[in-house]
Amino acid sequence: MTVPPTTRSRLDSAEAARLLASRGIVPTRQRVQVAAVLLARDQHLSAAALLERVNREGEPVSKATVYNTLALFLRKGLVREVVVDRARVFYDSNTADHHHLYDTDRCTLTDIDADQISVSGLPALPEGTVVDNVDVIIRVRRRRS
Amino acid sequence: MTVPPTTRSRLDSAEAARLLASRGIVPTRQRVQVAAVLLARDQHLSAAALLERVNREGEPVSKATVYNTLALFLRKGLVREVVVDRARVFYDSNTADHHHLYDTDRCTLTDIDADQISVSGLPALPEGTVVDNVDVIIRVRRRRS
DNA sequence: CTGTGTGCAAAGCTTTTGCACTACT
DNA sequence: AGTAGTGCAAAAGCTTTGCACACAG
Repeated sequence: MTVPPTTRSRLDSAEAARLLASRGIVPTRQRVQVAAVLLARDQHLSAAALLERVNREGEPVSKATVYNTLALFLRKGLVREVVVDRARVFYDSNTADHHHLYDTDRCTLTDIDADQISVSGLPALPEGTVVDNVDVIIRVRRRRS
Repeated sequence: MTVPPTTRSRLDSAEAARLLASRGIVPTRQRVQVAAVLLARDQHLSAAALLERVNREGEPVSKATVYNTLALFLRKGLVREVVVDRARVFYDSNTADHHHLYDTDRCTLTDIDADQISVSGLPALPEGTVVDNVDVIIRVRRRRS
């Protein structure tokens, strides 16, 4: 089951709870609130931005719980972590296979479909290992004036 | 001017100082010590590991200075920053165009020559932007038993 | 003496941990 | 009562900032 395409900025609680339960996550109030904001549509949010929106729109949830909940969602495959640079980590609610384009001046992240880009010539992998995932980040900047 | 291929674990101070000066960096004692360790050969070091080696092998250098020096070297193009995940940032003394293979179980990073891999099908870029760089990170893990 | 640049202690972040609490059996 | 799981305040850890100092003009 995946989130249906939508432009809503929040899922309703029942829907969010069902989604969590379907992944074996106990749907507590805090987790439902986080899911309702983050999983409403494909988007890229930092932990800080997510915390701010969750607390603006509902009952208080602590910073620690948001972090722990993000780690849980990550482990359960509900979100992906996109690390753009040392100072900028985004949580991506689009879990389909895709890559990223990062505008270094505007600090915005855009998805690129996996089948738009092809990566060929993977090298021999170390003995006994398999590919877990391949991340491509294309960084762009304003043209030098 | 580039660092000659070598297996040394440190550059001598004069050589490190010359390299810094050639990039317009004032070769202070602290910067020479950092360069002597980091730029001796192609390698991937975390800030913490670098600090530890610099202090083990010479006069004390503070943590803040190591961070500030890394940011300076980065700006001047002497090193690249490789962000593998939220908790793991490496400074890469190989500044040639290349990509990375990360072993998630052993936490080790390996270089992949840029011409071994080809990325095709870059999407249309936003108006007025140019590609700054393209990072490919291949994450591998031990085969599931 | 003034201005530019450097190094680092301390401050400010983000993230993790340890424990009190809850909800089941 | 015992066990497993949850939420968060406080602790830990990483990175940046602000300022004292050094040096050149």
